[in-house]
Amino acid sequence: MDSQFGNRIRNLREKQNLLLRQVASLLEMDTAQLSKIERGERQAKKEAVLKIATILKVEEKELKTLWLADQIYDVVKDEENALQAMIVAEEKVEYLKANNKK
Amino acid sequence: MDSQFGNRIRNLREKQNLLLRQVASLLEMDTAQLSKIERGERQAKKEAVLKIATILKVEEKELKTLWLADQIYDVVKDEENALQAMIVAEEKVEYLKANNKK
DNA sequence: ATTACATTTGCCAAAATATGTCAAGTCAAA
DNA sequence: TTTGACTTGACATATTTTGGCAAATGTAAT
Repeated sequence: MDSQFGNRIRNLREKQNLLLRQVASLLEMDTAQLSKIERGERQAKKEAVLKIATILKVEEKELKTLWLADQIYDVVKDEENALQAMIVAEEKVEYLKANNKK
Repeated sequence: MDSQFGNRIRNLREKQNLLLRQVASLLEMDTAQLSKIERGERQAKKEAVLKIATILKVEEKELKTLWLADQIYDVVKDEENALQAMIVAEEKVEYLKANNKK
């Protein structure tokens, strides 16, 4: 628990003196849900990330990166070989990118 | 599609002249299922990785790493910020590891 | 071409996970 | 002790993943 994405948006929200229910309503989302997302108890859906970036007036790219990092962390946490696996995966991404293969 | 784990175990199996149904039966798994796993159409379950390593007489760690890398790749494929997010996630893993926090 | 066998494919039901929602709970400030 | 913000837990619903089967495809030998 405790996510980078969640921490970041909670921070942004608080700095802007917005209440959970205000942001939640703009997102058409339950207040409890957003609370859980901010605390990393649940993951935001991909589409929500974009909306949140708009509402909190922050670069979409920044939030997307944090959000993705959380997804990755979810997969590797508790794994011995986390770092090695991440490196292997990175190499694959780089390789495919360099060759424009998909 | 096309997974590092799948490619590796198909290779190992073929080198040892084992048939899909032979390995599948040792795994108590449908032949079709294993076929899909080898071709990366489906992901093996975590427990299966260990069994497969034993059956194919290969280091469990090697297979687990490839398998994990596939899971990670699944999460980041099609994402613009894949590499950046992976780096962020890596830093988190390293940080937690260094501090023995969980 | 027919048989025999290995593998692949498509489909569907069952199982597992994730999500949305609500009501009740905690907590802090007034 | 009331109010408002947030959290928690429980549950129903929705979505995704899995297992399994039967049919299709591929391949080699006869």
